Amino acid sequence: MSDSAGFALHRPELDEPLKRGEAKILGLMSKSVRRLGPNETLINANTEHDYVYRVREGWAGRIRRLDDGRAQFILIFLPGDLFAVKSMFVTRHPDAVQTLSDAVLEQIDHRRLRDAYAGDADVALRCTWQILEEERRLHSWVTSLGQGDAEERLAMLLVDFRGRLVISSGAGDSLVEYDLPMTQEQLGDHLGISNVHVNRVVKSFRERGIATVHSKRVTLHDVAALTRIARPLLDVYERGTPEYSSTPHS
Amino acid sequence: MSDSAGFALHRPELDEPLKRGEAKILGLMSKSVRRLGPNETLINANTEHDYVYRVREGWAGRIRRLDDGRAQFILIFLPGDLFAVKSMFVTRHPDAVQTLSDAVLEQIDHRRLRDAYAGDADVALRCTWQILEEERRLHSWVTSLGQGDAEERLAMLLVDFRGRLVISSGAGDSLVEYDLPMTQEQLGDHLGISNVHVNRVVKSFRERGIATVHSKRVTLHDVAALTRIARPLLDVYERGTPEYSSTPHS
DNA sequence: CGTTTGGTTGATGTATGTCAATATTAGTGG
DNA sequence: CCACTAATATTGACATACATCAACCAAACG
Repeated sequence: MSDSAGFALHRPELDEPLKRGEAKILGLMSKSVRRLGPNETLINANTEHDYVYRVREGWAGRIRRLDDGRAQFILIFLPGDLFAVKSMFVTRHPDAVQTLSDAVLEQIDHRRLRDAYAGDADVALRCTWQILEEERRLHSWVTSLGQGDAEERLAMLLVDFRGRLVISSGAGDSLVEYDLPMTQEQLGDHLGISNVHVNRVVKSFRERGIATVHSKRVTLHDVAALTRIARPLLDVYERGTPEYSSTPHS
Repeated sequence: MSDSAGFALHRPELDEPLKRGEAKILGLMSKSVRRLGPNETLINANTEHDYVYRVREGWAGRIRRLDDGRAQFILIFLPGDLFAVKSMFVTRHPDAVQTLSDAVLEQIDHRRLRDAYAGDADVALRCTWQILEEERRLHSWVTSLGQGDAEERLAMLLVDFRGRLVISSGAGDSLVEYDLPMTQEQLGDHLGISNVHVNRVVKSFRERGIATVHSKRVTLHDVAALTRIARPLLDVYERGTPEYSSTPHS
């Protein structure tokens, strides 16, 4: 489970190039930093966009808004995540990206990154890796939305956020409490359920002593129980932390 | 909408490199061809895998099977699609890939493709492009599963398949009939609904004269109506074919 | 402070699931 | 080519998870 830079389970020969790529991109981006408040739109849907970003602090999300008012948070970006990498290849993004909390973002013009990408295999690999990591999450999320009920989906989400924060914050497996800067309505728009039903599941978790979600903070009282609920939906990469899983000898 | 090679809406300066990359990959892969029957597993979940594939004929799908019997088809691959590109970067795939019909697949060892990828920017671009295209579909599919009802999801799927077949077969916008080599149960496992409910929606489309789905063949009787149902879920890239859309002057 | 936004809860409606029976199609061996 | 079997499709009756609506409450906010 130890994973120094958050690049889990890749082909081992890629370990060093990935780290180098990370460092190089960091160097390229660190000059231009943007500070944003919550609910600010970074990228408008269906418009030209020239930047690639990296989250230094705070949360953001990719959201698709339908004409009739429905909305879906497709992906949530946490500190350390690179996003809008596709700006290098496509002019328009069909979805918007907005902040969820106060956020500090590094940005880079797609042309500069693409030059680096073209001229430096490490940078190219790191970019491709980010896209693959997003794809992995999307696969899981499709499965979750297609097969999971509301309770499984929320459990999976809370476990997923925890896992990602453990890596990006270096907090370690003892992390049982974290900020979750999303309203229940936003959670619903990510989970594919109504805000009212999010509330009911949250209430149920609270009453069963599993987890508390309150005033944008999560406390996991029983990680084992939460993982047990989410387990059917978790892929091998996400099961991790064997001390919490229900079948220690798998 | 004319789009010679199926690479829609990328940055125009990438057009030529993409086509060159496509041709080069084709050259690399065409030597080793596999013929498979329906429902054969190409890639087992959670195992090492060394190949990257391209569909020459037939359909395949990426599927995640849960321990309790549920299953989700995450993506469907049609002729022309490159898949398992991530074999170049990760050793294990958490999902399986299986054929849906008789299929002819080209394959290449990930190391050979990665060598080409590392040494040739056109190949790298074409691979990255495939991943981005998958990601785009996944974004739409997440939105569909999260926000669409059963009818919208099926309509969107039928429209999506049609659009992809128009491109890969060069059939043109007149295409209103195509093979759909999936059982209603498999459709349900992709749409996130039960086989029984798939049947009800299919029946409803048939009775309303919108589309017929029968014995693995689809006939679209009223593309405009189908598109109208799917429209809220379609992103700008998918709306296309303005003569069929309900708001011609958007 | 009042106003707005988000959270909580109950009553009720509905889309979709489950179960089970039957019909149809496809597959297989004789 | 037929007869048998298994797989898939179809339909109805019933169950349920979740949505919707509406009221109220609590927290955040200017």
